[in-house]
Amino acid sequence: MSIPLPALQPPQDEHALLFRAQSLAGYTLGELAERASLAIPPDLKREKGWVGMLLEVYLGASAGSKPEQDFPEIGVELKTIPVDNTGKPLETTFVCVAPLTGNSGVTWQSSHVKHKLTRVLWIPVEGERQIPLSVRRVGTPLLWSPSVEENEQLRQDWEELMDLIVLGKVESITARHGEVLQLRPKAANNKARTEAIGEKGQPIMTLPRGFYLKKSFTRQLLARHFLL
DNA sequence: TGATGATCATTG
DNA sequence: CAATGATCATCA
Repeated sequence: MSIPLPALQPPQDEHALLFRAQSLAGYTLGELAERASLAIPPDLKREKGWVGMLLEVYLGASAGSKPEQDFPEIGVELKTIPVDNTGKPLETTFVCVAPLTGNSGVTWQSSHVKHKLTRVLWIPVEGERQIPLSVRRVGTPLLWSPSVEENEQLRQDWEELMDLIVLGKVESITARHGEVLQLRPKAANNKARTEAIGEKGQPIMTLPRGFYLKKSFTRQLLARHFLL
């Protein structure tokens, strides 16, 4: 078994993508980084997206910042997820930035959250900080779509949060709102500002927010695949 | 010790 | 500034 090569082209279909992801399972981040000629940071304090970018290289995802899925041709979003030694998520999962204005007419069905989560390739990666980055191993990938129940949970939380945003109550929302989907800051620092709707319906400038999946939700969807 | 709120790098 | 990739680090 030799270390896979970075992909030169995006995969042509889901199966090709999954096959390629499966070929990465068991390798360490150090092995993959070396083969891709990428420098390994000492830790992730200053390069929090490094693991995700590394796997994008191997899977042929189009790089750069696009508000699109990672594999638009085949409608799949890639998410790496840090897990502990039992496979449980160590962090919440960022989904997308929350639109705080211009939401008239937006429904769950037409939302960015729904779109991004329609089809996701989850790749668990050892994430415990005691393990040096270079020897953390890539896990078995999971190609997932929300079950009926999961979709319903997501829709309910999304609608509750969007209602508050549209009604000018964004600044009263905390991460405790929502059962599986939560709204949290998503910014360079707490001085960042973006436009939103105020209490009286007037424009205000507030901290940018993003939608995140809670750990309990991702833990169960991983379990649904690996234990059942 | 876990979750919330804060933060980091990079690109256009 | 906003989008991508997320994890950090403080506090209850």
